[in-house]
Amino acid sequence: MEHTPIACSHHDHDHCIHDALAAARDLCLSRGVRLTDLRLQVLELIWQNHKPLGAYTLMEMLAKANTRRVAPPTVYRALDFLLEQGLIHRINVLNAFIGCPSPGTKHQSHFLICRACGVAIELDEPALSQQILQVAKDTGFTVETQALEVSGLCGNCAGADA
Amino acid sequence: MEHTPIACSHHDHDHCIHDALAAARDLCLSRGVRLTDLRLQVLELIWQNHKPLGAYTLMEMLAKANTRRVAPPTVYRALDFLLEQGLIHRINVLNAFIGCPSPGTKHQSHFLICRACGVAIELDEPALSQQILQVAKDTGFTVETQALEVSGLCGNCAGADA
DNA sequence: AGCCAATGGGTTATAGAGTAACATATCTGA
DNA sequence: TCAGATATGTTACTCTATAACCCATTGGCT
Ligand SMILES: [Zn+2]
Ligand SMILES: [Zn+2]
Ligand SMILES: [Zn+2]
Ligand SMILES: [Zn+2]
Repeated sequence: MEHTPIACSHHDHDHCIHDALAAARDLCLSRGVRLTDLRLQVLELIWQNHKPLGAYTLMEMLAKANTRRVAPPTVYRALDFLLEQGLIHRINVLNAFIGCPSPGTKHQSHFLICRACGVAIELDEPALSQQILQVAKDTGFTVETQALEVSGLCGNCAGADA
Repeated sequence: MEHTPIACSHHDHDHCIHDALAAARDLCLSRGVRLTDLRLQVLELIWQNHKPLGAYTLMEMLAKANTRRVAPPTVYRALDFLLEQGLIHRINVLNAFIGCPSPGTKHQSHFLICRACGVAIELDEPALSQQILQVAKDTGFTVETQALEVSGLCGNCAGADA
């Protein structure tokens, strides 16, 4: 049974953004950490769509939105915070960042990344995390983080080829 | 049943190097591509140990070995060739490169990376590749490459803590 | 041999990604 | 309101990677 992920379907993306920001506010409140204007703004920019954004792209967007220059450390600090809180993930193969649709629940960073449209689909497959853990355990390895980055074509883009 | 990977055991590493270079020569010969002196030298440097090396580290090593300056494009072109031929893998999370112990057989890039000693252990678990393929297929995604980078502590380093 | 096209490598300059160090501002609790 | 902690601004720099152009080497081909 094949199911099309949200990121690849037509959907009310304002809803995605709203949910993500609300979840972020709740989480930060409950954890006693500060979701400042800047951090919120960066998170909102990242959620503009389901495609990972680079730090320097975000810098430009920030500069445009705030009509003044923004230096790298500013955006990197905000990104570090969002990463620590699990509100975003880093896509290593792209040097880019994407919003997490389910922060709050601890999970690994598993993504399908379309090279055509740029969409990154976060997987939610505990069985996969488990199997990776098991394989690591069999070699005596203690896992701290997992990063699975699968590249290829999403359903929409693969279809467009045919 | 737990089995310690070669990279984490005492072993005759000259044997690793020798095998890797021999396999590279065979592969390139059979494919009709040229394993030039430079490419061979870079591959040999990468195989100095089981830890991923950055391009700029390799540049320094090349400069020292050849007693003359080596510019980035030189080493990146060699790395690109070795990547295309499947003789090395790129570790995205480290911006670094490591030799592949089984080039020739097509497989995905699955690694356990020790943050303490720097060793990267390549996994050979077709079942894992298969499961990832299946998960992707279920969402209508066409896989081209997989990159699994698991970070943590290898058996030696985890033991050293306790 | 002499030539040609293709491939590989040298060189310079620049783009892209990330951090160190220090100054300033803003919050928070006593 | 004051002090300490946290957050942001600013400058300068490091590390990673690529573009563009030129020259050298290779390996057929006549
Ligand atoms: Zn997530
Ligand atoms: Zn796509
Ligand atoms: Zn391999
Ligand atoms: Zn280790």
